[in-house]
Amino acid sequence: MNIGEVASRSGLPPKTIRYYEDIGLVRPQRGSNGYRAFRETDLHKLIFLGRARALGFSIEDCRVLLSLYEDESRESAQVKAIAQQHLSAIEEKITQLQAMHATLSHLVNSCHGDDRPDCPILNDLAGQAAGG
Amino acid sequence: MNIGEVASRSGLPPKTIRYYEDIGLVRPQRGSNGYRAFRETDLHKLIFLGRARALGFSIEDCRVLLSLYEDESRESAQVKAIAQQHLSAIEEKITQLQAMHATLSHLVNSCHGDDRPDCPILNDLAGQAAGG
DNA sequence: CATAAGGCTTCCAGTTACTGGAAACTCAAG
DNA sequence: CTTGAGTTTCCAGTAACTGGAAGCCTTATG
Repeated sequence: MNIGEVASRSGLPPKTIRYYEDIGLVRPQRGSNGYRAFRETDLHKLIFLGRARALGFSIEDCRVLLSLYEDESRESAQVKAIAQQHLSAIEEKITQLQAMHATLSHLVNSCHGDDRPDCPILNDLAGQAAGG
Repeated sequence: MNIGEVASRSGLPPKTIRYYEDIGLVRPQRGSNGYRAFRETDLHKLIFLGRARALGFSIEDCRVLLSLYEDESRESAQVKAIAQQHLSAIEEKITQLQAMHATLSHLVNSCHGDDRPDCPILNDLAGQAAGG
C-alpha cells in the first residue's frame, strides 16, 4: 500500500503518517521507487494510533500503548494504569473548563452587550470583581 | 517597579512578562541600567492578562480585549461577542472531553488490570470493539 | 575595596502534534 | 510526450510559553 491508501483506510492524513514514521511509531518498508510500502500490520498500527489519539492519549502514551499492544506477554494492569491516569487528566481538564465556563457565563449574562462602554466582563478582568 | 515585583504582584512569572513584552502586549519603559521599569498601568494590564488567560482566552483574544479595555469609546457588545465565542469553544471542548471520558471509563472498567495480557482497552484501540 | 549572591539582561533552543508549502521525482492515462 | 496526480524530502510555522547559558547590575558583607 502507498501512503494515500493507508491514509484513506486509517483516516489519518498522509502528513501525519509521515510524521509518525519520523518519530518512530511506524516503520513502513520502502519500494524501489522510494515510496513507502505499508503492510497490513502498519495499517493496523495507524488505526490503533488514530483511535488512541482520538481518546486524547499523548503521543508518548501511544508509543507505550503500541508497544504493549505488540507485546504478547504484557500485563493488562499496565494498560489499565495508563488509561486510568489519562482518565484522571481528562477529569481534571473538564473540571477546569467547567470552572471557566461558570465564571464566564456569569459574566456574559451580566453584560448588556450594547453600544455603551460599561462592561462587567472587562471590570472583572481588570480585577474589580464588579459584584453580581 | 522591576520585573520581579510585577511578577509577584501579578502572579505571572518574569519569563511570561518578558514574553508578553516581546509580542507587544505590554510596553514597559526602561531605566538607565537597561532594566524594565513598570508603571502601575503596566501592572494592571498584566493582571488583566493573567485573568483573561486563566479564563482560557487566547493571546490574540487577550490582545483585543486589552485594546477594548483601554478604549473609552468601546461598545460592550464587542466584548460580549468575544466572550460568547469563547464560551462556545469551551462548551465544545467540554463535550469532546466528556465523550472521551465516557468511552475511556467504560474501557477502564471492563479491563481486569491483572497480570494477564487480555485487555479490552487494547482490543478497542485495535478496532475490534470487543462488545461489552 | 573585594567579593559573593541574587536579580536582571539577551538570545537560543525545546516543548506538542502536527500542518503548509516548495522543489523535485514517479507513475498512470491519453 | 505531456499532463496530472501522487509521492518524496526539507524547512518553517503554529500556541504560549519554559529552560538554560553567558554576562551585566545591584546590594550586602567582610
